[in-house]
Formats: sequence, structure tokens, C-alpha cells
Amino acid sequence: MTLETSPPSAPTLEQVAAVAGVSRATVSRVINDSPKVTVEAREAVSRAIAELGYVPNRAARSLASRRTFAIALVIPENTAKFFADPYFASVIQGVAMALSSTKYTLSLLITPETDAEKSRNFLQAGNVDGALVLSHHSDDRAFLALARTMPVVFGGRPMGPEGEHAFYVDVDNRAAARVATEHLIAGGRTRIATIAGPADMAAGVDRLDGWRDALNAAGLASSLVERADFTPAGGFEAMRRLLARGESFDALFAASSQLASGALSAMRDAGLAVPADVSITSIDNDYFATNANPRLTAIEQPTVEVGRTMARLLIDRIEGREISRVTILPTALVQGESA
Amino acid sequence: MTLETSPPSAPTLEQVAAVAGVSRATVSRVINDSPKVTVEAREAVSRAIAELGYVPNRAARSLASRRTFAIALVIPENTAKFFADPYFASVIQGVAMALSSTKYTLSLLITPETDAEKSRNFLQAGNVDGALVLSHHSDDRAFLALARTMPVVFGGRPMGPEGEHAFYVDVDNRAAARVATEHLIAGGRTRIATIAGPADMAAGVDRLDGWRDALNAAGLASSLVERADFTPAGGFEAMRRLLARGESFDALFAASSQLASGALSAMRDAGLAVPADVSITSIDNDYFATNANPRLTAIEQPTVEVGRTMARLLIDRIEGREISRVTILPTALVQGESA
DNA sequence: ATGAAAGCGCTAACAC
DNA sequence: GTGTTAGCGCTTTCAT
Repeated sequence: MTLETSPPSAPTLEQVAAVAGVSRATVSRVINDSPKVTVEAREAVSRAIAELGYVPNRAARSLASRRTFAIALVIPENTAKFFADPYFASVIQGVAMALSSTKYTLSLLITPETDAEKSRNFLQAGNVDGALVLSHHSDDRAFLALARTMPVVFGGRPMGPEGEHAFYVDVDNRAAARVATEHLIAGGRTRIATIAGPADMAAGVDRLDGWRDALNAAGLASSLVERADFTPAGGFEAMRRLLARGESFDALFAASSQLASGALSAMRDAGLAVPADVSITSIDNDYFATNANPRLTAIEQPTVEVGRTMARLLIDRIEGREISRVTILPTALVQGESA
Repeated sequence: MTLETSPPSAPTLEQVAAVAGVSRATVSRVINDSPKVTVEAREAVSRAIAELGYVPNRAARSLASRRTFAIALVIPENTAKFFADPYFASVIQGVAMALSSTKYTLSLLITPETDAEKSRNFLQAGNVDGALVLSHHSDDRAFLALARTMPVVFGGRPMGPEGEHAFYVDVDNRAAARVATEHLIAGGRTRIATIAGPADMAAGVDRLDGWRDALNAAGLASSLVERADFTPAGGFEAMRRLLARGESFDALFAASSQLASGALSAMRDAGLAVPADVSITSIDNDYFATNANPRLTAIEQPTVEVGRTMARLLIDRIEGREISRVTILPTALVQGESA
């Protein structure tokens, strides 16, 4: 049994001041890099800080300064989707990375639409200095409003009227889709279908446009379109509808690898061989692409980099530095065995 | 153009009190679910809170209560390893999940050994209510000490003298290794080598023991051992050393799929066919296992569940509930094409 | 350049 | 059961 003195309470700024022989105000100035401190004072304080192993208490700091040194990463999805989509994990990694070398802390908000309000209140209540919103989802309106209140950086171009004015990091979905489709055309395919994403999501709209761009440029027909949620189940159903049309096709551009993965099952059921009968390209070189059989030829997005960039930009904004409103990151086609 | 009043400052507890016609203390009691409040008062306050869209300010709350409602997830690795290992992403997901339905917030600390002290100071300074330490790494001593200061739950059994007293969530690495090895034996293999992990990591030690258990039980020799870091490069070199010994073997148990993945390259270089010449099993049914060629037969760990469980247990401890010191989660062998 | 002093918004005795 | 009153540890005027 050791003699438990009360909690090994951490050193306070006051103690640092005492050791350094200065006032608390001076210690505070040193901590906050104020220029108005003499070299000697600064050194005395630094020594005291090192000696005591002092670390400022964030709560006190936040309360007094009205800054929190916390940023929120909002993922407007329910937990099921959150798990199903490897995209989120990558972006989180990137954000965490970028933050690890700063004084900012991450607050993860996974918010089903049902309590979007709760999240907004949390954010508005001054619990974070800014927010990152992964706008994979359609319902961005709430968060666009938030963006008028505090620094917000979106991941993916937010839909809606105000989307124009938002700060966001994205990839060029339209160009990516075009490249993926051109790959099919280059492979000699001429009747190219697509399974597109939801019409209320930027990725859904843009990727469909890109597919059309490629077909138009090549003088090919662009009538074989089915829409679906970005899930394997959605892809499965969409492919069944496509097959039910009775119009034959020799290639498919799927707007996401999850869609492609579901489509693949439906094609297998229908006795179609990939890539012999139908070749496939898609977007997202993720788990679904690499584990598909055959492995999918897909566009790779720099997902970790998206997270990292979002975080960097947000901090720049919080700290008053100028940043450009739109940042587009590059993508690349990764060759698989499906096309 | 709306009339921008100064920062849309969030409502304070004081305002709620005014609207509800009670004192601040009563509002505080309602917020904190104190039983000592009349139904009427409680309702009046609730109404006022709803009306104003009030959310408590965490900083103020923390400062006054000396609680932060934040927990840290410490990953004692450098960022390179952090990215290379899919294990971390899964565990983080699990933790985030578990936390999303609580009032706790996540603070991610990715700490190269070089600034382990900085992290410890941060933690000690009362910036979190407790910590989760992903003890994949060998240097647990620092965090074991931390565990005497605040609630800590480890992921993986921490090594070292005090490891015995720590709270942790883990899988039965020894049993997992035994099962993986038995699978090779069941396949008719008799000369079974292993590439083991570092001797200073629990997973390294335990998995080697499990391999031995299986061989001993079957009356087979257990001399073909090489050690390596848990990386593909380590696995590659270990396999070369194994081959250089000149003793033939017809199976390999790799202590991780990253090791197996590297070993596979070395075997390919040596002209060995898998599983024809040498069959392989490993641990971690992750990216490395599923993307290996051939796909590895491996033990799957419930990584997301590990994170979720760690978070739950930590919160239980923080809130003073009794929890068992050790939680072992189940694993399962997933059949691939390598054995 | 430095110090004194007044809070930041909340919780936690304590008294009633 | 409710209100009063001190702070929690820091930042930030304002003097000096």
C-alpha cells in the first residue's frame, strides 16, 4: 500500500510562475509566443516548464481564450454505412495524421441524420474551433449553414445552392469517370453501360457526366444507365435491371467499386464472364476492388491525402491564413483484371 | 444580408436559468441528472434548454468538474508504421463507434518514441479522463506507469513486470497460433517452419509458443524458427535466412500476414510454389492476407471489436464501474488458398 | 516588458 | 429541493 497523496495533480501555470520568479501573465505570454517578453524571462520560464513537466490545461485555456484547439470531423452517416465504407477509415487516418503534429485535437462525430441537430448544437456551442465535414452524403444543407458560423472544410463538393461558396477538398470525379470509361473504349468495347450513384450526391452526378463525356467523344451511345445507392446491394439490383432491359452491352463503368462488386454477383448469376463477355472499370481502388474476383480495374483516389489536406486547410483558416476555396487532388487508374 | 450581431454566441447556463426561472445550480443539476430536482423544475429547465438550443460548454464544465469527457487513444508508433498497419485503422473505427453514442470525445495520439514524454505530459496534465493504449509496440513501460495515475485500458497484453496488473483487451495469440499450425498439420505437413515476431512483444512471444504447442502435441520438430519485425521486409529477410539453412520444410506458420507477405516474395524468388511445395498460414486476415497471391489462409482477429471493447471498458472504469482486468476476444481461421 | 485583477461558464460544497 | 458562493486554471485588459 503506497501512501496515496491526493491525485498527483499536474503542475499549474502558477507554480511555473513561482519557480521562474515571474508573474502568471508572463508565463502565459511565453506559452503563447508573445513577442513582448525579454529573453531572460522567456528562458527562466522555459526552464521552469521543463523542470516541472508543465503542460497547460486545455479546459482552462479554452475557457479563457474562447478557443478550444479541437476540431470536429463530422461524418453524416449512420454507423452501419460508416463501417461498410473503407473511405471513411482512410480519411480519418489522414486527418489524424495531419493533426498529430499540431496542438489540435480531433473530435469524431458520426451523426445519423436523425440527430444532425444534436451535432450542430454541439458544434455551435463552441466546443470546437472548426469542423471538417465528409460530405459523401446528400444532406449537406445543415452543414452549409454551419459554415457561416465557423470555419468548415468539406470533403467532397457539397451539393446545394450554397455549395458554391464552401471550402472543399475533392477529386475531379468527372475526369476520373471519363478516364475509367476511356479505358473501356481503348479496350475495344463499344456498348458501355453504367451504374451511376444517387442524383443528389456530387459523386453520383459528376461520375455520370464523365461517363457521358467519354462516350460522346467517341461517338458511342450513352443510354444504358441505372442508378443506385453506393452499396453492393444497390449495384446488384441495378445490374439486374440492366440485364432485364434485354439490350446487350460489352462493358460496364460502375460509379464505385461497391457498386461494381454487387454488379459482379448479378452478372455471375446471369452466367456472364468478366472480362470476357463484359469488362468493368470503377472508382475507388479499395477493399471492394482488390478483393473482387476478378480484381477490378479502378480509379484510385488519394483518400488519406484528402483527410490530411482537409485538416491542414481547416487549421489554416482557423488561424486566419488565406487558403483557396477549392482543392482538387489527383487520381490514377490502377490496372486490375476486369478490364 | 442579415444583421450580423456579434458572434452568434451560444446560450449559457445562466440564460437557461433565467428563462426557466430557477437558479444556475438547478440547471446544472438537471443537466447532470441529479435526482434532487422536482419534476416541475426539471421540466421547466428542459423546456428552456430546448427553446434556446442550449448545449453546455465543455471547457467550463471540465474546468469546474475536473473531468474532461475526453479519452485518448495512444498509438505508440511512428506515422510510417501507423499507415502501414491496417490494424490501427480498424481499432480506431471500433473506438470511434463505441464513443459516438456517449458524451466522450476522442483524442488521437500518434506518438513516436521520441516524444513519448510529450504525450505522457499531455495525458497527465488532465486533458483526458482516461487513455486507451494500443500496445502493439514493445515500449509499454511509460504507459504502464501512466496506468497508476489514471484509468488506462491496453489493447494487447502489455509486456513488462507491471503488465500483470494492467487492464487489457486481447486475443488469445497462443491459441490462435496453435490453430493456425494445426491447420498445416491437418493438411499433412510435417516439417513446419515459423517466422516469429519480436521477442519483446507479447504477440511475438505468444504466437511462437502456440506454434510450439501444436508441434509438440503432434510429435513434430520445432527447430525451424526465424525472428523478424512484423513487416513484409522482415518476413522477406527471415525467409531468406530460413532457406539459407538448407533444411527443407513443407509448411510455414508466419506470425503475421505482413511477415507472410514478405516471405512469399522470397519464396517466389527461390522458385518455391505455394501451397504445392510449402503451405502457409498466418495471423491477421487483413489487407496483406487477402491481397497475397495466393490468398493467405489466416487467423482473423476481431479488430474493430477490440477497439469497441477497449472504449467501453475504459468508460466503465472512468465512471467507477467494476470491470474485469482481462478480456479475451475470439479469433477464427479464414480459409484462403495458401494452405 | 511586466504584473494585478477580472473574468471565461460551469460545478460543488454549503446553508437554508 | 433550491439558491448562494467560491473557485477550476488560464488569458487578457489595463496600469505601470
